[in-house]
Amino acid sequence: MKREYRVSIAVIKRLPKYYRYLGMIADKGIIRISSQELSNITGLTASQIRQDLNHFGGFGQQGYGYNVEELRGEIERIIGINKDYNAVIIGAGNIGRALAQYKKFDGLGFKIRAMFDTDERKVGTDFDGTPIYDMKNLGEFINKENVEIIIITVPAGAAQEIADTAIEAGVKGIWNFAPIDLKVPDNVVVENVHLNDSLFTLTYYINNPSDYIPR
Amino acid sequence: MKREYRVSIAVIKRLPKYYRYLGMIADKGIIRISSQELSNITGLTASQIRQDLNHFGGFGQQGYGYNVEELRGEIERIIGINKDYNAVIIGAGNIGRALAQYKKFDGLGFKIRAMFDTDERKVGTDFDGTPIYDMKNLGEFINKENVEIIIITVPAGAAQEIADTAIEAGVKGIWNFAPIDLKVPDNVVVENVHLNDSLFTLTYYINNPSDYIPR
DNA sequence: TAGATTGTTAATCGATTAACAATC
DNA sequence: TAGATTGTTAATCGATTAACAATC
Repeated sequence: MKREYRVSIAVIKRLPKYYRYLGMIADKGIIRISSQELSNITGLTASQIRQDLNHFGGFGQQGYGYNVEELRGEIERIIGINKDYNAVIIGAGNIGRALAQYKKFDGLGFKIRAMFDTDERKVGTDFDGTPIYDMKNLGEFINKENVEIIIITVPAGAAQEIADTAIEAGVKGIWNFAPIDLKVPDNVVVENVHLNDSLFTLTYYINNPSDYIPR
Repeated sequence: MKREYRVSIAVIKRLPKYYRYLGMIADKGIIRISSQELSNITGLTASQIRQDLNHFGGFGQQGYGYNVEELRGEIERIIGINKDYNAVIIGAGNIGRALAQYKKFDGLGFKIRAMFDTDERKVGTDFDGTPIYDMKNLGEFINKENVEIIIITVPAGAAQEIADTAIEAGVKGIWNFAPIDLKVPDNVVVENVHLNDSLFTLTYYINNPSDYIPR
């Protein structure tokens, strides 16, 4: 997909939502849908939906609307979940283990190849079928196994060094659960899950409900 | 805090970031900081920082800047983490248990009073010190124990009904990990942690790095 | 007082919404 | 063909950035 401009983060963040609703709609056996009907379901405006989709191509048909399955397939391809990714989890703590056990990621094409930890009692063991290796072998493993995604679930203090090692070894994307803004080169992308920040947003709105707009 | 207008979500989402950096700066023993220095550290513009803060009050002083500890305290108060919250976790699965074990939330004032599940083998047991109760007693517990926050970690299909029960019982905020957009009345706020959506954002940018702008 | 830096207004930029011609 | 609905341009709205007077 060649484009002359940059698609904004706002648009990208709506793509998973479209994908989710289109899956539900397809499951109901609905074949076609208009931007207006999608608007009714998602709460977004019909105009915004058409604008968003047209960043990536003209998937609809005048007078008809969009074919549900086809549009869902297109979005799947745009998001990039029509293929598999090799991933490893860094940190075999609470969150790391929860993500390792969350089997749905596997079905979506995210293959958790290993976990890495510094704790000697964990290293060498298996957790729910996923091997736990020594952190010092991280770079080597990424390199050899073509790992594209690392999932960082270690404390903030350890995250940047791990990121540096992984990037050096060729990782393309970092799903970062550590409460820190990682410094990465241009060709590496970071998606943060800052749970503390999310919880703070919740408390702000609990105390200031008049500022809240449902999303 | 009385205001004539609504503070935008963009501003609110930056408050935890200010709070995080101010904590780091205070830990270094730094007493005062200018918006320009904060800009250098956070990557936000000095102008934006001053605009953001002035939504809530004039915390700085011309010719001086901001007192680090004082500003941090103000943001703590604005976010609403200067007090405790009673919370319960719904769903004693992987994510629910990981959150229950994550002791840092307790230090931040989020008191996990119980977990709720429908699985009879789990009900009546303790997990890492947190009791697991039967889902059908959720409303009663919320009511009696003044629970303000519920943390939903059940599958999408069960989430709306749980939300309805909890809201009926008086819950104010929902931290929602289920991949669904909950319908709630005006006086209840929802903060979503949609892990799938987050992961999809990552894969989009892995495949389209030229659209990526570090955040 | 002179210098520094805020608080705040004005200008710019970008995203959303509205409108409608194109077309199935 | 007539009706429906997209794709796309134009208008509006809101957020960010720039500028500078106020003031410590």
